[in-house]
Amino acid sequence: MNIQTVKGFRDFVGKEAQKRVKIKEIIKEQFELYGFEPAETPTIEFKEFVQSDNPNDEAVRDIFKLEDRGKRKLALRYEFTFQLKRLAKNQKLPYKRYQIGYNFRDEPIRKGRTRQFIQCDADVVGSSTKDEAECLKLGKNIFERLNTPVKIYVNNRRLMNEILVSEKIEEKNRNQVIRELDKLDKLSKKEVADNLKKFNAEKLLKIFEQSEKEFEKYNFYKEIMELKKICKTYGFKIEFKPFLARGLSYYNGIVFEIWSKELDVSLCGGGSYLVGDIQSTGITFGLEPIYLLSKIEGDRIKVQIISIGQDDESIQLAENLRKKGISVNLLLDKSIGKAMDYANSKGIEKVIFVGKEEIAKKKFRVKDMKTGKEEFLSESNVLKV
RNA sequence: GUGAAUGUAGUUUAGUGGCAGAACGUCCGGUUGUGGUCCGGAUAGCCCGAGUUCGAUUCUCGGCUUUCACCCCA
Repeated sequence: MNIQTVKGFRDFVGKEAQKRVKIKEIIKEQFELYGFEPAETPTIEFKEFVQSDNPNDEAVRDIFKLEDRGKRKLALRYEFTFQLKRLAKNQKLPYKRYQIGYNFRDEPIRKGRTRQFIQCDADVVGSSTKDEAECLKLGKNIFERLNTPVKIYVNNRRLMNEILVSEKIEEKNRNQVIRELDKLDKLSKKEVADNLKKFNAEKLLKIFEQSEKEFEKYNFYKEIMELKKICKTYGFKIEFKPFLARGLSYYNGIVFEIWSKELDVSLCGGGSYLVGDIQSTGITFGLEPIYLLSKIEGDRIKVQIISIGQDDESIQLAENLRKKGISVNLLLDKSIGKAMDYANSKGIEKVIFVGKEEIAKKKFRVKDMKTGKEEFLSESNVLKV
């Protein structure tokens, strides 16, 4: 029997899994601090609904397709946003929800890009510029807590469009032109210029490479200014990047990306779009690239209790510690040498011995595994560990 | 989806057309009131299928995995 994982899918155990949980916790905490409430949605939806955002898009090719016994045409969700159409019904606006979970794409894999991946989304249905600033701020907070230095880039799709119109780029070519401009990060100017020639749009290069001041003459630049102003009040800086597009997706206003300062990787993106006809904004974190980049470590088990023939008392003590919210691993039937070895390999901070000696003294021997120091503590002091 | 490279114990890897070796890990013991060191022992592997061959882990072809590039990227 083949027990290999399927292409693009993998297991995470031990420290890897702990690290991922830790990152999710940090993200969840910030989402909640900014007033987002959780939601859960089905992983499987009607295929029609999943692809509804881009009905004629090639992205359809990336959807995992399924069929149930009732021959329904189904698909695994490949993002969260389209489900907002359903969630936001009958919600008092602004409706702010977050969701952390798996999405699936049947697409080529590479480092940091698997076919099952965790996305962490926070969206505001019924949003204003203030919400765009808040999304960016909570993003900034998250990367600070992850010890990952980042840069925040913003642009506005309306501004981009305004420029294309004023430069008389034919409407049928605009999407393709935007796509080419978006590659300015990856390709050389020459390559982008060559690609733009097809659309008679090389002149755009000069415009998009002007200093920021030159953009002030455009009407929609004022949306960038407004966002910058609010961000300043929140105490952080953003950087205007006029050719940032974020694909051809449904964005209709501000778009942004958060990039690692150390490596050339996009860690987070988002922008404003419509849910039905309600202006909305959202931010999405890809767990996989963040996991690869962040050096943060997951939480370890805090305490290990070793029973030396005193199982009842050990169980009592373990439960009392757990009531205090301290994680406890209890070992009853291992030899002490083995138990110490176990604590050591799991990186457990403290070991508590429960034996005859301790019961007689009414004090527990507590050992710090890092320093090797031991001390006798009464139960009430042990609980403060 | 296209093209290239890749695949040997759980992990990192050595090697060969004729018995596949190591390190780390794991398990057992030295050590039933003390871990990280040390010593002894054990465990487990040639991605899958077909072909060539007396014999294939090795060569050929196909599939799959992983990596890189292209395409695309919520």
